[in-house]
Amino acid sequence: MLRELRKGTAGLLLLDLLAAQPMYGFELAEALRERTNGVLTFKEGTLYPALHRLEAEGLVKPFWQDSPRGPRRRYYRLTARGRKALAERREHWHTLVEAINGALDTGNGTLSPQSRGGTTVSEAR
Amino acid sequence: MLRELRKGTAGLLLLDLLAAQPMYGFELAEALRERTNGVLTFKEGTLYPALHRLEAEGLVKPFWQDSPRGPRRRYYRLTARGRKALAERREHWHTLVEAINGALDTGNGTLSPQSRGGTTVSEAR
DNA sequence: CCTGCTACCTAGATATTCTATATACATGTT
DNA sequence: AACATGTATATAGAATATCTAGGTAGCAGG
Repeated sequence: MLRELRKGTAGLLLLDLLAAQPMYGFELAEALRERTNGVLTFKEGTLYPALHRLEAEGLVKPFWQDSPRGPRRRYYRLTARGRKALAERREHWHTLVEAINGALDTGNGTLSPQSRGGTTVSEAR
Repeated sequence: MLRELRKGTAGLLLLDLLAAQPMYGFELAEALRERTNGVLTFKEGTLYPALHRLEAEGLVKPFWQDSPRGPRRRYYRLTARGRKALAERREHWHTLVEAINGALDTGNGTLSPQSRGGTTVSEAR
């Protein structure tokens, strides 16, 4: 289902980022921006609710820690279930993406987006 | 933004399916199921509103045609703008997917534990 | 103090998908 | 004739995720 694409994306990315080590919200947002060269960013309105959902599902466990300067930080640590969920969601993500990419590639012979020379791809269905 | 992932998926797939030739709703649903081996399916509540949105945006143009048997069918034909939009959305889709896949792969040296062989989703663009 | 930066949080708007239902034509069966 | 089945389009309402836009607060420097 297409809903799955929407449902998981933020959670999947967060779980993945937290797999290496516990991080706090702001740090996660910065990490995502760095890793995707600015293509993807967490808005606060996406980030914090998503973290709370993961917590409610028991996939992460938060703990407070003081900052050397500024307000204290809420770190999130992956739970065992979170690690399992990460593996499943990664798998699921790849399945969906492959299905869509497969459909797109089948759709017209060319892969390149700009080379639609007009040759209609008649294909037997 | 992550919203983009949700926003376009159905529309992108529909535009792509219609690139080859005009089709009607039921046909599109069947075509998607076939192409993705049942992984993705359009539900009516997704399909028809999505087609109406594409029509409202001027990306497809519908026309009625009688069926040899059963109720008449509403075929949709890609417009010039629709063809352009398809190229853009395809490009956009690949950008987002690559960004996410890049983030996931960077996340931890290993791919998923069950190691999905080499199924790399990304493709050279 | 006041500005700026860090850091967390939430309410409400927006958009998309799914669930469930309705309508209607055509065909085959009882 | 009546009925179920398969085809075909459509929409209302629920569920959900993201974004917009704001609020609160600590710390440091001018």
